[in-house]
Amino acid sequence: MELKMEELIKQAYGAVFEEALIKEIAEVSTLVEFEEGDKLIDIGEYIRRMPLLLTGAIKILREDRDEGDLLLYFLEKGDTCAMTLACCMGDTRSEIRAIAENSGSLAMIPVNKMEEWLGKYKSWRNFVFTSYNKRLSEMLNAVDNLAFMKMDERLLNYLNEKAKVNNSDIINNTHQEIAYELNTSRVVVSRLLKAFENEGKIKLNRNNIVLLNK
Amino acid sequence: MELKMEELIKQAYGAVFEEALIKEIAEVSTLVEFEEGDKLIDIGEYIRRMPLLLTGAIKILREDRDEGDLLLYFLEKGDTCAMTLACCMGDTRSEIRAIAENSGSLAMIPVNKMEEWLGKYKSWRNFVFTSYNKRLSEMLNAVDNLAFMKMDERLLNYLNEKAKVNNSDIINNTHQEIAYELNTSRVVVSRLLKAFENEGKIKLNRNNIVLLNK
DNA sequence: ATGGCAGTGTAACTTTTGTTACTGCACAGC
DNA sequence: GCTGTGCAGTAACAAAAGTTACACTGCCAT
Repeated sequence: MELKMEELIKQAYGAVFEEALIKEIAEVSTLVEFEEGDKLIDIGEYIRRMPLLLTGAIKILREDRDEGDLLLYFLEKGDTCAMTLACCMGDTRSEIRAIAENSGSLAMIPVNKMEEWLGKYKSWRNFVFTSYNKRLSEMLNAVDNLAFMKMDERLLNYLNEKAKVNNSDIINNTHQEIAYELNTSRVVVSRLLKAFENEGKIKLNRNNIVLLNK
Repeated sequence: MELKMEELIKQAYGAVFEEALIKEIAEVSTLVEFEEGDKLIDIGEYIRRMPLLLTGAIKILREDRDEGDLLLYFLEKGDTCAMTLACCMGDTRSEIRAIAENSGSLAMIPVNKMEEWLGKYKSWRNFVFTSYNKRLSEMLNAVDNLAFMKMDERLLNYLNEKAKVNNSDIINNTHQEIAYELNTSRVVVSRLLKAFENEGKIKLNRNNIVLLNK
């Protein structure tokens, strides 16, 4: 088990962490495996352990005041969630919801260790800063989408992102689910998708959408 | 000059930094004074020194692809720009524009010092993390505004924010300027402002808007 | 096979936002 | 005083997005 853990960490983080740090992580962290749709973090929760994503993908959502969500971005192998990081360090509640996009695994690290390593390992410090920067960058991207793009372009971006993180040109979602993550209505999504199909960009089936001519 | 510098820093950061660190900052940093409207950072620029805001307020803007901007948030006394921080550390170009909202002053710190202090001062490390967290939080707020609010609510928020950072219920901006920062058109802003006036929320004058009954 | 249901297609309408165009007003500079 | 210019008010229209309503179609369970 410990050995398998070390292997998993090396596969996702071998390029960023030094050998000694990987060993330490393997020692103190616990492995969490998850399935598609699992709710990993919810809004308002306290977070006591920092997650390092080993395999799979996670979607990060922001909640509407009345109802509905909004997809902010995806996390993939080698990512951590800076929002979570913020919560750990600041001892505050989570501002976002994290849901497994597909199955995968996490290494969970106790908060005290992550602070200790900040002093001890330069590679860890770099990683933490890089994570923050990536997340700020993703947030800027989310803002750009919302502020400067119309729904058709947002939807197209969404489909492409989804295809990328799932490594497949077939998107297994209902129009309702897509509408939910873009914070719009099912009718609008159906309408735009149908237009895309007429333009030859996609093929619509029941419960799935196929991206064409990439 | 050096003494004045130390005083200024103490006024803005006395509660967060230890004495020795404040002394070091005063030694190595240069003072920059700015006036309303000064462009402090532009998109695409490299940033070689980290700014600590001592007095005044700065607005942070994101640029539209074709034209126009969008106000992301304001910085005030005791803030630093995590975006800038990201650029310093990552040695990348600025993703945002920073413009003085009113007159004020900055302490500019060489990048190598800010890295050195990360190891040396716990209070500095805390400050850097807190800054990142604050900025992520502001970005979430910007996303909420864009995703979940209609223009009337966004405009009202804008007016209140503006009043807060300028410490005055009188907003000295043209409708055109407001439209620019909300990434909409002048006509829309005029329309909504007129409606607010009819509701008794504001009083419209030439070149300024007065917030009523707070 | 039949009934129920989730998922999708689509029409018709409303609301919100953006656009164009024109008017009038205040003030600065002559 | 006149005039140009920047700012604000408003109408009329267009585009985008949201809403309501209903029809159709596979598919599952009985």
